[in-house]
Amino acid sequence: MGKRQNIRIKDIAKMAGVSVGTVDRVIHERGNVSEEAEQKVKAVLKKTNYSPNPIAQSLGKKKEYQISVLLPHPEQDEYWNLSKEGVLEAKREWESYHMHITLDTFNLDKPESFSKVSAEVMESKPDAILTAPIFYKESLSFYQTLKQAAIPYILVNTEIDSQLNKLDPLCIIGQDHHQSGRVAAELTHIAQHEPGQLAVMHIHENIERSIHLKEKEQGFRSYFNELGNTEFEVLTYSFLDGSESFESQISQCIAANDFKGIFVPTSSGTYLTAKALEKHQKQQQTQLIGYDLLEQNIHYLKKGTINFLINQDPYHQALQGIRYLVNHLLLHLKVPSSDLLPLEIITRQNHTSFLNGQH
Amino acid sequence: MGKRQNIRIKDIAKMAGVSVGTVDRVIHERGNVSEEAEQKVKAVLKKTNYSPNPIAQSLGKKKEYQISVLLPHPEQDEYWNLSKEGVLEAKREWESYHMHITLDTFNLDKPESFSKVSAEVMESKPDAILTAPIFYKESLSFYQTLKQAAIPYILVNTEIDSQLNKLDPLCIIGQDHHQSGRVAAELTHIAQHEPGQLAVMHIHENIERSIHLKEKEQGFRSYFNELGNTEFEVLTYSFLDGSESFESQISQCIAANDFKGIFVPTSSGTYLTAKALEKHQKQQQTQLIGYDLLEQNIHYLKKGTINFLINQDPYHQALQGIRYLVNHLLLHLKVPSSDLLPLEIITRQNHTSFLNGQH
DNA sequence: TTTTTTTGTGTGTGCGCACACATATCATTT
DNA sequence: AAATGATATGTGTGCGCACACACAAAAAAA
Repeated sequence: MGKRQNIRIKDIAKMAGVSVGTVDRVIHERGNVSEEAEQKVKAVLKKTNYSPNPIAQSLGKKKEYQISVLLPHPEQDEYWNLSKEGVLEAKREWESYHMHITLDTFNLDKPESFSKVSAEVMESKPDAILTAPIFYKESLSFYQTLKQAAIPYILVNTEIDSQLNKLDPLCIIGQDHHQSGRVAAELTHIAQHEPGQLAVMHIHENIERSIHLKEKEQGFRSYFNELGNTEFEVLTYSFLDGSESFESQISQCIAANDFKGIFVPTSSGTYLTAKALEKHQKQQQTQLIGYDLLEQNIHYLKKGTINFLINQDPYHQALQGIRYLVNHLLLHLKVPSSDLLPLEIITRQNHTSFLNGQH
Repeated sequence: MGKRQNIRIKDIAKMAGVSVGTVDRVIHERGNVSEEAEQKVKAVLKKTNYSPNPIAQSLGKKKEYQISVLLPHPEQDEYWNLSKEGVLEAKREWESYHMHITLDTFNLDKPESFSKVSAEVMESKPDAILTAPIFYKESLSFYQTLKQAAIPYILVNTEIDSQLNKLDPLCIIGQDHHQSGRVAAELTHIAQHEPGQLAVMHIHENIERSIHLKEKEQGFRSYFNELGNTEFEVLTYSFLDGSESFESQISQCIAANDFKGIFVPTSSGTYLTAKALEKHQKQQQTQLIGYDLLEQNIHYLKKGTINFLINQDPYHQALQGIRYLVNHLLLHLKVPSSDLLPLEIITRQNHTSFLNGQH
């Protein structure tokens, strides 16, 4: 091994027969470099596989970076509160590295709220952005703006999507929703030994997100289809927040049917369904699978009303997203174009191990 | 918010009415500071809640750190090969930060091999050590030495243990084995609907590790005991590598019984059992739960012979352990005295999501 | 008291890079 | 031919800290 002395700009300069200033100009594309010198430096750079010492880089740098995070109001849905915690952690992590991380939030139910806040965010001339595509149309137009302004952005809570890819985000962080539905189906199947009806319940305030929910449903169905299965009938229900509250709609549906299992693709829908099951005392006969370690979900998981949760780990999504942005801005490291997080299965027996600290 | 100008040593010096040299001496306890000056500086330090800029700290430092990793031969057991990968990743991560990370390996079956290699490691005067307690007696004596030499060390693959704690390791990384057994029991229980026999199979080369295996077994049993369950009979088998090979011992046992489910607390024992189940064509009637994402385990998981794996994530354990050591040595950050990793449940449908990159 | 030793304190340099600034070279214009 | 501008290149300083060194003050020994 020995002393693997890292190559410095000084060394590059010597090898290329120019000064450090010229090397610096080539590296940062500041211009005013002769064609000849540029070629020489670039050749040496490539040959030595040079990468700047990020430590010194950060030390010497004057620039202050502004990273704006744009997510739904944390108090509207606990899911987004977990994201917020991830943002705060990232903020602490990068505080002393010239990184200013600010969180702006919008109303999950109002597209115009998103438009308003996103415009405000642009005002502050951010160097990078972390956000989640909630309102499809408004989001696309926002990303278009970002692309034109050449502001790198990362999306969390996202499925890979050709429309989005055209607006080249720096990275897309999320889970494979289709596969996620398959995991739910698998878990349902494992516990079921008698034929019967299974329900997929879409419970969501926001019609725009229904694409993701449909993906999960399709994954769920595809699993049973592949089994060539006729024992289980999969029924789909959609509940929207309208004249009648979620609670009463779910309650009626559960009262009227005897499902063997229910799959709820939304995190907040999960505990609402658990509540309804208990109300009709069907928590024993009906298996419930939902999403995420929300406080209320954990409550029902402990009691056994919820059998499995799939963890989408919003905390980690936000934290990781910001880390990628810093890698990009500060260290010029390569960031993957997508990062699919593991599909973590949470049960009564293992949920605490996911809560001790954030791994 | 505004420009949160960080406090520098220079500022501390000015506030305390001394020079930066004196502040430095107080911070690093280099001595030769008058009682009076020391008190003044310490007061300011406390008042300002000063923490050094880790970037500049690392830049200015001359010292080269040596971190020695001491683990079983990676080719002896794929589990330890995964650990090795984590070490290599950590090595890459810290290469340019004055951190020299070296891996030394010993024979999993030979205590004297551990003693020999651990002595060699000490020769190289490491600044910190990462290792795993395999041979109880030899390990304790090694840790005793480390404690006396005041060399910080971190243990992976470890259960919290009062004996170990007396030899105060910097951190213990592992899983809650008891709870891990409970998760296995829970998963078994979910899929079982008819009474029958369940087997816990201890398959291990190394008698010393049996304490951990016992913990898992006890967790497994405690779950069923709490159910007040009489439907399931839990039987324990222990196989040691002796005159007869593992394969034939397992094979005989499986041929002679009709288990509803088998729980194998060792990672390499898992695929051996899967192999035996297939040999006797009992993979349908017998549920199998084991440990870790070994290549062979994944193979049988895909086929459905293995139903669940619990991931102990040796890769992450090693990587995280080294990160902690660096935090300790370089940044003087606080390291938790123990870190229990989540009990990840792996199934046929979600295993790929754990393999795309290392999260 | 003077000399030596011990103890306390301040200054200066370098880590590898970014960036402002000074300087050199060459092509245009007057 | 001199003056001006445009382009190219080199030099120097600072980021915040660690650490070596020079030096001053106090204490101990002569």
